[in-house]
Amino acid sequence: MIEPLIANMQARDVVSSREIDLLQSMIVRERRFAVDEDLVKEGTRPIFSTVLLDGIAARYRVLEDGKRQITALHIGGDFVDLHAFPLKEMDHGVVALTPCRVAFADHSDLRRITETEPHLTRLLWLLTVVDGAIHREWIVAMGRRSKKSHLAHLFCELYIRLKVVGKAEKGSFAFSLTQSELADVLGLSLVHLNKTLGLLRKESVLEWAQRTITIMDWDGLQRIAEFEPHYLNLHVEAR
Amino acid sequence: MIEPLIANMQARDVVSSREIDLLQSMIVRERRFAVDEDLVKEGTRPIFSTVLLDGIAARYRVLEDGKRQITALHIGGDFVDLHAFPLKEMDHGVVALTPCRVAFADHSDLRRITETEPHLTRLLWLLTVVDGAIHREWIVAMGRRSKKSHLAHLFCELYIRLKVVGKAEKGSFAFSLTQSELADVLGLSLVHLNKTLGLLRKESVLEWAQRTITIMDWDGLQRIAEFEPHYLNLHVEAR
DNA sequence: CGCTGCATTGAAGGCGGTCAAACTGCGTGG
DNA sequence: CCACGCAGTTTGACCGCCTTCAATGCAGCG
Repeated sequence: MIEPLIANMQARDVVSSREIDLLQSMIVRERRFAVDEDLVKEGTRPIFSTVLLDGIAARYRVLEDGKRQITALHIGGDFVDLHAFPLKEMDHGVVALTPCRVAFADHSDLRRITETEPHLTRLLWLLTVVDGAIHREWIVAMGRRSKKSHLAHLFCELYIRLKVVGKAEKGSFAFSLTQSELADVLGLSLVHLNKTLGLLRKESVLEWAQRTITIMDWDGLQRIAEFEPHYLNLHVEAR
Repeated sequence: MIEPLIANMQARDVVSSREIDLLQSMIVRERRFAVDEDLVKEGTRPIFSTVLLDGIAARYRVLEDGKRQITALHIGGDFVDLHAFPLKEMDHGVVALTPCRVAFADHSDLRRITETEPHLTRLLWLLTVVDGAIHREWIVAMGRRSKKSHLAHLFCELYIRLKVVGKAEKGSFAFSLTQSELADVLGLSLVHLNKTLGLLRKESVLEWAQRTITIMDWDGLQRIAEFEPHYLNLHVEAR
């Protein structure tokens, strides 16, 4: 059931079968969320953390004037709120952008892991710092890249992350967000997002139809994005 | 010596004197860095993590066209690269923006802590997820706030963080960055940063002279920033 | 068949970028 | 001591990207 999470970990370190069993036994109570439902609400104090198994979810904050900024996109195999285990309280919400299937890990079990499983603890810690690395990459993209490059960079990142957990085909992946949601990721207006998307389409690096992204020219996309997957830390080593 | 780090932890949980002693014994080899020196270089594989004791440092990345984006600002009491303990390799550089005094914690010692000190491990983990929370707040500011609000937000955050570690006076703090460096924080051009700063000065919420920020109207600044310190997680609880 | 949510396009205006020049404070060397 | 240079700050002008407002197109669905 939690294969994508295991894949995420195994892309970065060796995980023993004992550790896998431990995780399996701990991550339970599968549940589904509909589009626009909150997986986790801002301001709450979760007593469990949520693993996304399938679908796309977003961390977000809404400002006083109603503007929304998405701070992270999550796909199958991601813990959407593991950081709430040390943090205790959610400083943002997590919403389902597509139908989502999830499972839960009680914080009491996570705590036990920190007491008896140092290596697994470091792996969980690793997952949260990879989140941080992605945040930093987004900051760089927002601050210093052109909008076209930023958008291309996002698609590169998503494609690579989806491939790791086996949820991307050769050069394409399901992506049923609205352009308005994508605009909230980039911090753009809907109108301008649409025009920026038009630039990528015009250069034939990418198509987006039937809720599916098809990358037609990976090298071109990567060049536009100046994409360097290094920050995703996709190499196995002893952590 | 590492008082500011302890202060950072004690603002968020009870730390036993035994744990403090452990940290004291582990964080050693004090060193100084001059302005513009790299505390940590991008692409390296550090075998120790760096605690900033005094001064201001920045995590940054430089793009191909030479543009720089600062992704985090660090002050006394911050680990500037604790995330490199699970991550192993630096995906960005860390530079001294003022003269910096630091000390080091060997990764081998950190690893031993994960094996024998679950509570201290969770505290260290906490520090890295607070970094993540700050990253998210920056993403929100970059994407959806006005530049004036973003700048005000940054000063609010810095003031609160500096107060926690005892490095801010009543309503003022030492801040000897250049405007060009601040522009790299906000993702703005130098010229426009200067004009945005002018807006805050004109509203008399803030002065910046002799390398010192003086907040003249905290409520006004906070209102402009829509600043909510919640994300800094400054409340003691059992982690 | 018409409704509804989403995508697309156009037009107008302002924010923020780049280029350029002047100004300030400070340290240094003649 | 003063002139100079340098680094950083400030201001102005121009232009283009991005926002907002508005209208139209389009596809799925009750």
